[in-house]
Amino acid sequence: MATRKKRTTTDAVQILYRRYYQGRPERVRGLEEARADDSVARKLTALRLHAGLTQRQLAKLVGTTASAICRLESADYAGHSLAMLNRIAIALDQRVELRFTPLPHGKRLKSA
Amino acid sequence: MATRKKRTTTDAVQILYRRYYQGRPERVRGLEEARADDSVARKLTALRLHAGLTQRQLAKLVGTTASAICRLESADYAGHSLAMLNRIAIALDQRVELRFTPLPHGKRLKSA
DNA sequence: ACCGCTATTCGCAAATATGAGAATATGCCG
DNA sequence: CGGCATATTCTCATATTTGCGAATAGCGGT
Repeated sequence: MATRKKRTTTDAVQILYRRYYQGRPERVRGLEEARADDSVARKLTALRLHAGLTQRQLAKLVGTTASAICRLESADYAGHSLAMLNRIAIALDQRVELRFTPLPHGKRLKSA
Repeated sequence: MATRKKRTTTDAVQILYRRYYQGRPERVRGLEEARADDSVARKLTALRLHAGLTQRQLAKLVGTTASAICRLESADYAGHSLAMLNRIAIALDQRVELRFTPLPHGKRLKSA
């Protein structure tokens, strides 16, 4: 890779990628393994950026629109459906894994 | 615990538990750690039974009805929402963990 | 057989997510 | 500055899930 090949559509995406991950090892680390205990929104954003896609591009792959993707990636959004998450995962060659883990004894709801 | 104390409401639940797990070590194992790569429906059923609850009891904890729980535990149901899964998890003193794992190179959608 | 409890399934109203397009920011680069 | 691409937010119609009650079926014990 010598003379800045051809400026493809991923150009702007790389800008975004640099803007977020350039020189932030801990962020990159949390990206490589998408298994951080992060919020769903952040997981989705990380997944998309890691794939080098814009919201619009991912939307086309998933079969929806950019605004929908934006909604899902919004932090204050809790209305995700497994169906949609699966569609996104498939479009990104991933699998959705769901796991229930017991809560530490400190913050239980009731003793029983 | 000597003389079969008092026959509480959990009596019938224990029957169900026996019916499903009696003498099936692998099922019990998959129950202890709820982290098997099972379908969501089976995970929910296992979680509920492990907590020693009927669908009705769980429904009351969650704030819904038994039929709704039954729907969620039905195998041919793919309309789960993270909101509902979280409600159930909280009622059962659990946490929902979502993870995206890359698909093996064999069964990709497209090369890019 | 009956009774009690469970699970499953049906129907419908209400709440919510999605699909879609347009309008408004924000940031980057020439 | 002026394009250009992105991300975000808004509004609407449609699709889907949820809430709830009732009706049915299955199973176990008396």
